[in-house]
Amino acid sequence: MAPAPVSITPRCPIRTTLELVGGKWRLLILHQLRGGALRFGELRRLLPDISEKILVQELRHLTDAGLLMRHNFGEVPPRVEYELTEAGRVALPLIEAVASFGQQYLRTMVSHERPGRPQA
Amino acid sequence: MAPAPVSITPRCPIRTTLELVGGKWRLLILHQLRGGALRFGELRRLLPDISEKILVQELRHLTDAGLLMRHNFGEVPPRVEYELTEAGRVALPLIEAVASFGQQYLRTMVSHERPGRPQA
DNA sequence: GTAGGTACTGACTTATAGGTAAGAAATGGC
DNA sequence: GCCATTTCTTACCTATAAGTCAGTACCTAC
Repeated sequence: MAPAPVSITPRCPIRTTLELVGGKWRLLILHQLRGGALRFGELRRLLPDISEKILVQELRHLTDAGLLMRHNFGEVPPRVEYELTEAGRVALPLIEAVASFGQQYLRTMVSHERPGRPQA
Repeated sequence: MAPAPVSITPRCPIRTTLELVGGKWRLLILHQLRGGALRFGELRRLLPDISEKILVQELRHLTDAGLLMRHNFGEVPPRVEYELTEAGRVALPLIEAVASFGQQYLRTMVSHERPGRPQA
């Protein structure tokens, strides 16, 4: 099978990022790999809500995009590890910014229960 | 009509951010407002690919979330401006990180055309 | 020989995001 | 009266994201 080349729309760097790591799971997967390689099953246990099929699919997307390296040990039972590439580690500050924004929002907004927007 | 309160799942700050500003358009809208308030029609012209309906819907979401302020001048024809709140300005460094990641990716990956992942 | 672990695939379905197209309301210009 | 302008709504539809469930292959342990 040919390596699916992850077509990106280069015009806008924000759109590029969204195409690469947008969606419900990709940032969470990359985040789990911040400390080093993990096996498939470890990722599944760390992200209990993701379905196996989607985890496979997203790992493949991230690998095709060059953000992850997939290491197949060729053993039986299967043993496969995923690890951030250099390009993948570039996403770590982004993930930090994402988490930081979420934290600040939770601190400032959820507590003081902002007013609703005016009706007209 | 009661102000729709934008339910967030507070457990994980990454998930919180995704619920707040995830999707195809929200970061782009916030980015356009970095320099100050804009009218609805100006946003529409700055983001020509977004449909009117989605623009309204996303502006409303961001307003309900407390990231935007909506200022209705009560004129006819209508004149409505949208502006970042304090909480919305907190998203600007996040957007910078998103754009920076996209730029670095485009520079390093798209040029040297990485190899595909191994077959097994 | 049956059961269990491991990474993965495929068929199928559901949920949600996003898009199209039409129109409402109120006013000014002609 | 008729048209244009502007923000927004509604009904309807399509596309894509995500999920469920069953099954494959190979080996080990019992």
